[in-house]
Amino acid sequence: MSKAEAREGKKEGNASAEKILQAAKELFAERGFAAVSVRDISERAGVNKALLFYYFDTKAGLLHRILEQYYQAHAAALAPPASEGSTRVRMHALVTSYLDFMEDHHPYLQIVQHELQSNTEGLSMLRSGMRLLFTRVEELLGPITSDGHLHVRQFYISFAGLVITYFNYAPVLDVIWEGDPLSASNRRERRQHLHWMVDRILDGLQTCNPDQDIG
Amino acid sequence: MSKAEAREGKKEGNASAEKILQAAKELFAERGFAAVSVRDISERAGVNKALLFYYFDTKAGLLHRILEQYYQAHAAALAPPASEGSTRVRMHALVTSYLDFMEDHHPYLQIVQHELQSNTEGLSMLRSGMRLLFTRVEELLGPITSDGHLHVRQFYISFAGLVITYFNYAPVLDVIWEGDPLSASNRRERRQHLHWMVDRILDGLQTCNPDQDIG
DNA sequence: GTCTATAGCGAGATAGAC
DNA sequence: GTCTATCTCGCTATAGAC
Repeated sequence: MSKAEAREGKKEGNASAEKILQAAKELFAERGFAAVSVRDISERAGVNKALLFYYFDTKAGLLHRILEQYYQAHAAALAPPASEGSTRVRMHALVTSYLDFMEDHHPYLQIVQHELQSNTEGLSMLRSGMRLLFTRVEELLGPITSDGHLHVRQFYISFAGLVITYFNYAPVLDVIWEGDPLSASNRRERRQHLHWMVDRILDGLQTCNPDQDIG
Repeated sequence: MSKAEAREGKKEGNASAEKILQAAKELFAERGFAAVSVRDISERAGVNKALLFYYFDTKAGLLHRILEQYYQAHAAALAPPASEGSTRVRMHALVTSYLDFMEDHHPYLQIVQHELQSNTEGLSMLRSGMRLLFTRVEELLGPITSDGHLHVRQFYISFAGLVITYFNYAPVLDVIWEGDPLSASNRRERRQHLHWMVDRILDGLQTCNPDQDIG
């Protein structure tokens, strides 16, 4: 256990540390880890530059702490197993909770995307987060999918892509969309489209499994 | 017109310049623009560091040149309008050519993803590339889509997401997939899945438009 | 806990010989 | 065109006063 971790354990919730975390989340999401300097973070947080090293040891340690928080939040958001209702109802609920999380934790996706390109150790945490979400999808769709191109892993990455890409490309979608793609009405429209997509995919799986009642 | 651009016009295809471009493409894709130094690039290219500035003026100019090349290649790959065959046949052809391009230009997606997070001027080029692809989808699906959550722009970003996400998340998919997600057999399986998805979505649109024959 | 001051290094970029 | 040498700057990180 490093000195900084020990301090965090005792001083969790310290005002300055929280301000640093918040500023770093924003900046890492805006520009990516490597393009942000410690000076940038401390200035936005309104604290002294040296405090960052006092609380987090290194700049990389700060990123590590942020990712840890997000992964925990993501795991918690996926916790409810949604064990009642038809496969169709539960699948819609899963997509809804995934969308909710993305809307509530906007910097998360951007930081993850950045990590995906830089082959750092942060990827191992991302892997375990992925396994958790995959397990949820597997519980739901495992019984009605088969092998090969209709394997449940294919549906998993497809659903994830459908949800994620809209937020990921939001900065350049204003050319095609009217107004801000992240406005309330546009986000609602996107949600409706995704639920329509879920229904069409489940319709296709129902045809493949006439004996099972998907809902 | 800068001095470096004038030189490129005259010396297009120069061996050292090409080696620099190739090395930079790889490194930007691996680590992102900000995390790569000019020294890294020159060392991988096997040329002197100062040559990079001789050919491209600045490090940012080098990125600009790489993006320009990729966007041109992307536009060229999407050029064939695919004017014959049913809507269904043409939609499958479009997805196939999109997949072909992604497989042949692997660093492209990674660099674009990085640009998406750093709000640089490179986004304007990405926007025009998007408009081009959107126009293709609009030609095909415009007549059979409606307003709101079944607007053609929703299908555009959904199809893009289905194609892109698999490559984007490839570095961490090895936990769920057996072996390398980018192996020939796994890429083929993904392709089959995507074409199945296209068919299910078109089936859904056919139901919405019983008067039109989608194919 | 928070600050000032600064060490030490590697970055991007330039000058000029060849 | 390609090289060596070098400039300047901003970066991460530390030392130590308060």
